Amino acid sequence: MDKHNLNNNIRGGTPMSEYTIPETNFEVSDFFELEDWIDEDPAFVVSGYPQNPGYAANEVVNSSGTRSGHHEGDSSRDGGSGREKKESKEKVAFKTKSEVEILDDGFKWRKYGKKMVKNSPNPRNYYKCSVEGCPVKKRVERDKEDPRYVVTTYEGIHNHQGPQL
DNA sequence: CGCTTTTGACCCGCGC
DNA sequence: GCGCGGGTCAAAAGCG
Repeated sequence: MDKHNLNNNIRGGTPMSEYTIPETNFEVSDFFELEDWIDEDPAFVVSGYPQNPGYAANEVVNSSGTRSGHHEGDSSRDGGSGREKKESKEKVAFKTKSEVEILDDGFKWRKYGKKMVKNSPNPRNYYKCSVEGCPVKKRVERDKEDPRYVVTTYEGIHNHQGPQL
């Protein structure tokens, strides 16, 4: 982990005392390019980050038109040896323009895997909510064509509504 | 001390 | 039937 490598990591890894966003410049008009999946939670609407000093308020709205075109990954896997039930709650893919892939959204995330995509020299990072009972998963992948772009995919709904309370 | 992180291995689903 | 890809977990180590 290189918290002090690029710049002061906001996440802090553990004891996050304060948020220090060095050069995490975002551009709201740059990210909106994703795929939302609302299964049975119409009340779920991401309206900007909780409290990010450096993050611009994003706005993800569920497209009721459904994505009809290309379906790559499937969300029908519980993973491993049937630990939890397989429930595709919702999937939100974020395309943010930043250099730091560790975009802190106010929640605590524990990295649980790194995989290399054959189609891209960029590894895929898998994050999971540290909160017990939070089936929320976060997938972070760099853009193959635009390394300065990061694709963050959120999956699941937090058990504890309070982000970093 | 706690928690996180890291690599490897393992497993499953699907495709052909 | 087998293979591949993708995804996840496990253990260990390091750091705050």
